[in-house]
Order: sequence, then structure tokens, then C-alpha cells
Amino acid sequence: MEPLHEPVLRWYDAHARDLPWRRPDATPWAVLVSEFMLQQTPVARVLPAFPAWLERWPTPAALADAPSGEAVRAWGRLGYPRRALRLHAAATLIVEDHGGEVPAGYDDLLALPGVGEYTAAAVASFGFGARHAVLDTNVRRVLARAVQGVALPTVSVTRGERTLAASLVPDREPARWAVAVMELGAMVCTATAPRCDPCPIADRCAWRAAGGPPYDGPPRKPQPYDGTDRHCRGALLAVLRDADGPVREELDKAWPDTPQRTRALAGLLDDGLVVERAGRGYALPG
DNA sequence: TAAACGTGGTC
DNA sequence: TGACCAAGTTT
Repeated sequence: MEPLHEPVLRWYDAHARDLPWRRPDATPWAVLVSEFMLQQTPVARVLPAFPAWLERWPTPAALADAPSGEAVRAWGRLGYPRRALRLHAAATLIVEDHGGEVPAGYDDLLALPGVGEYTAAAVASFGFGARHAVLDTNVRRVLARAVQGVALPTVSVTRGERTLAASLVPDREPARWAVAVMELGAMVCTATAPRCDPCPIADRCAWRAAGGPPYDGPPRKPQPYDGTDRHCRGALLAVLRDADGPVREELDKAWPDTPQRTRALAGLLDDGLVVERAGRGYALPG
């Protein structure tokens, strides 16, 4: 039978989105920045933030030279602002340990703060054309359906998935396969209401062949937000991002519940997202 | 391993 | 309207 990658690559050739971090002139640094921004964040929200970031900090050295608080401020409302701090720390480490060049090796990438299994494989693959299994939520869903015949993958990556994903990587154009299967998951084999009609592998999809049975695994935990400490942290950080200098009363106003505000602020200080300015209030790190 | 960690769009 | 979801990592 025709290998799985062939119809997927043909589909990708015809339907790939023109995303800035996929262009031939995208540097490994640009790829790294895009991957940080895309962690748990939709493409549509990254699209405007990505070029603005690169224009300001076109190299790891440029970002490393800036205060970490400026990275947090520029991160804006992308969410999970610790990513900005980690990207800044990664840039610093790239300057210190790799001469200012994003390392090409998986292990060196994995050693960078904020870079896990997925991001290391993605940067090695998209930034350098290396051959890696790139297993993100999109790919996991495609494989769960097409190969395993179930509606959705398990909560965490299994050994079996890694083995399966590795077995599917072609020798020719491995990075193109990685981006193609991700794109298929993002645009066609979506989490809800998959569009099987245009799917290039619908005729060999195990899930479809089984009649599209619903997800039957353990219940997935919903993620509350309203009124949580996370919500409070977000509100406090929004004030700090918009402030020029140290603030105190603005924070009190932004979140009147004092015990929770105090707890959240302590967490932000602990994370290094906020610093205290001797007796004058709080600010982003200088 | 489970829980924490932002934010906003969608059906 | 509200629950679900989005190119994860860290502890």
C-alpha cells in the first residue's frame, strides 16, 4: 500500500497556508520564536505578534540584551507569560553557550528553558530540516484517528505513539512530512467537526472505517478560569504591562480580593514575572 | 502523574 | 450561553 505520507504531502502541496514562520527565509531563531508563541496559542493570535517581536529582536543576542521585563511586556496578551521569560532565558543561554546561534541539535534544544519534547523536535525539523518525529496535539489526533481508530488521543503521550510517529517519518523530506501532518490536523482533522470530505487519507482512516465512534476514554478535566488565581495573575500582569513605573494602588483596584491578590502577586514574584521596587510598589523586572 | 499556568474565539 | 479548544512545559 502507498505510504501514508504520500497523499498527505500531495494534499499539503496544494493546501498549505502561507505562514510567515514557514517561509524559506525564516531563520532558526524565527522558528524558535514562533514555536514559543504557538504553545497552546492559536495561529490567528500569533500572526500579528510574531513579526513585531522579530523586528524588535531579530537575533537571540538582541533579546538577551533587553531586560526580561520588556519581553514580558512585548508578549502582550498572548497568554502564559512565563513563556516570554523562558524565551528570554533561552536567548541568554544561546548567547552564552552557543555563540548566539540557535543550536541545531535536539539535545541542545531540549536543554533550553521552555523547550520540551515537541518544541525541540519542531525547531530541529523546521529550522534545520532534521529528521524527527514531531508529535503535537494535531499529529496525535490524526494518528489516533487514522491509525488507532479512536476519536481522540490519550491525555498524555504514550510510548506507543512515539514509536508509531517515528515509524511514519519518511527518509525524504522528513520536515515537510512533519509540517504537512500538523497542517492536516489543524485544518481538516480538527478536534470537533472534522472535515473528512477533503481529507486525503479518509479512504484509509481507521476511525472513519469504524463509523466514527465517540471518545470513550477517561473524562478530560475542564479548566476553570473565572475567579481563579490564574485569572487574578492575568489581571495584575495586565496592569503592570501598561504601567511605566512601579504601581501599587492600581493593582489593588484591578483585583479587590486582598488575600487572593496577595497570593497571586507572591506567585508572580516567585516566578520572576514581577519585582518589588523598594517601598514604591511593583513592576515588571528591569 | 496531575495540576498549574492566560487568553480569547467558536459552535 | 457556556463548555471546549489552541503548534506545551514545568514541577
